[in-house]
This record gives sequence, C-alpha cells and structure tokens, in this order.
Amino acid sequence: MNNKKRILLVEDDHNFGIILRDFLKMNEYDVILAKNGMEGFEKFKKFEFNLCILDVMMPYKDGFTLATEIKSVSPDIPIIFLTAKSMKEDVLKGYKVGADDYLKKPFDSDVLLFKIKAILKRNKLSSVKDSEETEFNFSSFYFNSKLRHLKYNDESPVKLSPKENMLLKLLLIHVNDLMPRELALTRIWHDDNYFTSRSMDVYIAKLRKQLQKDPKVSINNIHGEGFRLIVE
Amino acid sequence: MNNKKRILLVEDDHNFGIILRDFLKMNEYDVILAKNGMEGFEKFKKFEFNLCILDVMMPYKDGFTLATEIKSVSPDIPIIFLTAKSMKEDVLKGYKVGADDYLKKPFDSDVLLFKIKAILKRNKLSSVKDSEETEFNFSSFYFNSKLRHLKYNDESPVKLSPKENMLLKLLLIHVNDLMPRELALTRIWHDDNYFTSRSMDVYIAKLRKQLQKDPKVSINNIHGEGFRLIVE
DNA sequence: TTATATTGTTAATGTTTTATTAAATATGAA
DNA sequence: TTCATATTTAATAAAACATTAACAATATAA
Repeated sequence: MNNKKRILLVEDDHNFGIILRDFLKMNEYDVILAKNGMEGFEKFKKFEFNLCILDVMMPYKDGFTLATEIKSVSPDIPIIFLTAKSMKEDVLKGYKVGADDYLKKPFDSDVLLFKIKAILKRNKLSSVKDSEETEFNFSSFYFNSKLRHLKYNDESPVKLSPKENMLLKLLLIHVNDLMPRELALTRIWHDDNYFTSRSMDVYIAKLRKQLQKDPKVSINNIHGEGFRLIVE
Repeated sequence: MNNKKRILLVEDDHNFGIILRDFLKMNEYDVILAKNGMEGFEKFKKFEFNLCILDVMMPYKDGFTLATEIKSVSPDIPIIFLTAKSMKEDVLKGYKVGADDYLKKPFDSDVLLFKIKAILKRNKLSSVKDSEETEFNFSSFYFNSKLRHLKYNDESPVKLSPKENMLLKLLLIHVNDLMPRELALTRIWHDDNYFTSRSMDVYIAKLRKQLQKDPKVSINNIHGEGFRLIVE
C-alpha cells in the first residue's frame, strides 16, 4: 500500500524547484513538480493531490490565480504559498484565495516540513474527494447529475440549473443524514454569508417543488444546522 | 446563528492580552483570557474551545508545556503560538508539541484573523464532530444528537432544539449519575449565573415533558448539585 | 418552625432563522 | 444586440429558539 501523501509543487525557479522536490521526496512525500502556472493546473487536473505548494511570482500565471483555479475544482485542498514578497497585502491576498499557510523565502526547510505535517494532519478526513457518482436512483426518481436531469417515473426529465443540480447532488450524497448548510455554501457558493445563505434557501424551495411529486421524498430543515433529504 | 467560535487566549502581558481579546471579540469570536499557564489550563478544562492562542514565554508554565497538557486532554484542538522569540529551535519545538501555526510578535492583526479563519475552517472539515457519539439508546427511546431527534418506540421522532439536544446529551453521558449543574452551564451556556441557571431549569422541564412518555425514565434533581437522568 | 435559597412550570417576549414568491440583475447563446 | 435562462436580492410571513418573568412548590439551614 502506497500511503505517501502527494504534493503538487509549482515553482518557476528550476534549480530551487528540483532541490525542494528532492528534499520533500527524501521526507516520504510523492512530489510532482511543475514549472509554471499553466503546467501546474494541467498536472493538478491530471493527478490527485493532498497538498499544493505554490510559488507566488511566476510568469504567465501567478500563484494566486493558479490557487483560485485549483480551489474551483477542489475547494478543500490545502495550499501553501512560497514567496520572496512579504508585504501585508500579498499575505492577505494569499489567505483570501484560501491559503493555509504562507512561507517567506528563504525559509527553513524543517519549518516547511512541520507546516506540511500540521496541515495534512488537520486535513486528513476532508481530503476524501467528492463522489464521482453521477447517477442516483431514489424512490421514484432517477437523477443524472452529469446531464442535470431529474426524472420522475416515466415523465420526461426535468432540466436542472447548475446550482439546483449541485445542491441536489450534495443532498443525495448525504441522504437521510444531515447536509450542513455550511458545506453547501462553501462547496457551491464558495462563500458563507447572509446573501449566499438566502440564495441557497431559494434553491431549496425550487428543489422541494420538484421533489413533492413523490410523497416519499422530502427535504427537512434542521434549524441552524442544515438540511436533510429524506427518502422513505 | 449564535455559533460564535470560542477561543482560549493565554497571555501574561496583561495590557496586550486585553487588547487582543477585545480585537478578537470585535471580530465575532468568544474569547476567554487567562493570564498564565495555570489559569489557562483550568479554564481550558472548564469550558469548551475551538482554538487556543498561547503566548510562549510565561512565568511558572510556558506555552509549550501548556500546549502539551491541553493536547493530552484534547488532541485535536488547534493551537497558535505567539512569541517574541523566533529562533528556529523554538519554532520547531512549537510544531513538535502540535502547533498549527506560529506568530512572531509584533504581528499583523489581520494576518492573525486570516490564520484563525483558515485553521478553524480546516478543523471543522476534519473529524471533530464525526468522532463524537451521536446515537443513544435508553429504555424505549432512541436519541440522535446529530439530527436532534428523540424517538419513543415507533412514534415519529420529536425534534429537539439545540439547547434541549445538548442538555439531553450531557445527561446521557452521565446516565444514572450526577450531571453537575455547573457542567451544563459552562458547556452549553458558557456562563454560570442566575439567568442561565433559570434558563437551564426551563430546558429541564421541557425534557421531562418528553421523557415522561416512558415511566422508566426520569430526571431527578440533586439539590444544589445538579441533575440525574435515571434509566431503570 | 420559619426564613431563605433553590427548583418546577407555564406563559410572554424578543430575536434569529427559514420559507416562499416576486422582482431585479447577471449570464450566455443566437 | 436581444432573448432565454440562471442567479441574486428584496420583501414578507411563518416557524423555531432562547430568555425572562411570574408564581408555585420544595428543600435546606438557622
């Protein structure tokens, strides 16, 4: 069993990149090195990673932009920024796009190791990737999240909007269990505030309208916590 | 939603501690300030926290020692160290005892806020809630504290409010044993005074109303001490 | 026994959260 | 651009919750 954690390292300084990659490999991590933002994103989509270490200043595509793209695909993956800059604005920008930590070059390699360890430890359960399942059968419904189709018995399928689709999928992944409000807001709306929360309520109402065709299916609210899709 | 995150701040520089506490409070955190390691550990055991911010250099008991004690009680709680020191050995020592981050004084308060946010978010995603026991069977009742459901025999489950839910859970953890009043007040109401105590009595009455369906279950008062959930 | 503190219960009050519909705005394809 | 669809914002109602008040009952200590 290969239990090594997989790290995507994106660093445009080739020499430094190689050194850092080998150092991490020596410490029992699987590392893929990319030399710019483009290549980094390609590799990110191609493989699966537990952590990203991104240089901030890179040609074509900087680390912040890359991080944003990565987060749009995998919202929960932890990111560490490496940078020569240490201006407050940059640090804050890093955290705003979802950084988990920030290291100023030159940095101590042991400190980096510990940071990686601390972050991976905290992240261990959430690194489970989103279900790739695209087809769901529940009660008299058939739902295809790839086609965004919801079909009730033999009726012709109803098209769902992207948000309706993702929300229903999240509910189904947690069928008969709590689907925390916060989860949907961070996964679908990428932000948890009053307005996104109201928007989510609107989508819950839309889904309820569809699902009420089947009396055995309902969406319950658990006050202050989230929603529960109940299938008898 | 009164889901404010609770932070234990241990800082021996009184002025700085007060300022930092108020700053964090302004940013929607509930903060308890302790002025040394001893007091910090007492408060930690008494209340429940989502995060600890510890000064490293303190008289009697330094931040590292305190962190070790805290981790022995709650291995998963995130810890941020604050320190004037920035020697590599100290940073590494901090990570070794399980630090999640390390801030060198003087630090930028906005950076601290983002670090707190990043750490809490990651912690929420990981195991904390899932590892807790959420299902209880006692006499003819089935209680699910995650869904906040209390079910009697085959009757349809009754919804419990968050406070009812937590109180019942605390009582069940101490079944047939004393559940000290003070425990519930510090754990659930985060404050022990006349009004919270009266509020708790109201919730005890609500629970009794539910539990009286089963003659084998009752909540007894132990005058001046607390309550006892009795299951024959 | 009597005074005091604690507990039991119900009801009212005020606040927060959710439900629903409609209107406004944004997005994207033709 | 224009039209169709998707999403957000607004407005209002309803539900859920927590606290406080008021008064009754009970226990304890002087």
